[in-house]
Amino acid sequence: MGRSPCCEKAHTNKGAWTKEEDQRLVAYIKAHGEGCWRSLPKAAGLLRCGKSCRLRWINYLRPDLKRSNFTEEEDELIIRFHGLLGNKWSLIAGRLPGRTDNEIKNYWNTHIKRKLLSRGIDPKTHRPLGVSTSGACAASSHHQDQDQLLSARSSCSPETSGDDDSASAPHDGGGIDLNLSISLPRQPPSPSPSPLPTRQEAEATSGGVVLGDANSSETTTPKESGTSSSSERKTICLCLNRLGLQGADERCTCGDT
DNA sequence: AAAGCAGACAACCGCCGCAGT
DNA sequence: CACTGCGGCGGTTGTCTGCTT
Repeated sequence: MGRSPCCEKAHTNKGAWTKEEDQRLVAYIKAHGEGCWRSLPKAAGLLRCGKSCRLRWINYLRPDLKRSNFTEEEDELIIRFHGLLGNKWSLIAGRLPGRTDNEIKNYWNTHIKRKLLSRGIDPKTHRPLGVSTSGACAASSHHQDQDQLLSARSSCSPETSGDDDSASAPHDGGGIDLNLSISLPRQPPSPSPSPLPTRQEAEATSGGVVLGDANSSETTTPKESGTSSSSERKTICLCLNRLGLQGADERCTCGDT
């Protein structure tokens, strides 16, 4: 019954990391690189669960982390991405260099939720508070910030009055199919012989969100694609300038200019 | 000055999907 | 094709810190 624990709990430390543990972890990863988290603690001489090491590295020790306050621009980006993606923190983090999913999740729960509420917006649905979720298609355009994105999702088709997974997939647009996958806005100059990146890699580096039934090799996650019956593919460009934000070094090369 | 409270953030837990066998 | 292990993700909890009374 149930799966075996990821590690030997009896001999692992829990709680806050000490400086020495951090140093060991950093030194080990610098020497050997990331990967094989399960065996890493032993190899690095840490009495920690591999998952714990991974989390510590990703959320705190990675050298490319910003670890500074979120800017207004990042705030708006997060809000916009959340409106599209829901609680897909890793996807959102993939679009915010130097930010981690955990950081964004925490920031969302502590700051942005309140910010949206103070604006009179439901942080879950990104609709004005007090508007019923069904048939709220028209109401969804009340908020200025959402106009651009919502207008990008052309239809407010009523047939998918989704009642599935309301937490992670906001039902903006009155039932638009948020069957999400990511397409690459710009192909890397094929540096690697590997035919396709992993889904996470693609998601982390991508700039486009594909709504509907992707016909590319990038497919949706099974969980999310389960409800999809759409045969039409709609791509929403998430390049920063398309989101109405400037200062991003990313250039939209989606071709849909 | 002390106690209580709320906010912020780090870390843990359990589940899921993918890849390998 | 089924099974298993691992990595990753999202939700939740625990703890620390600053603020208010």
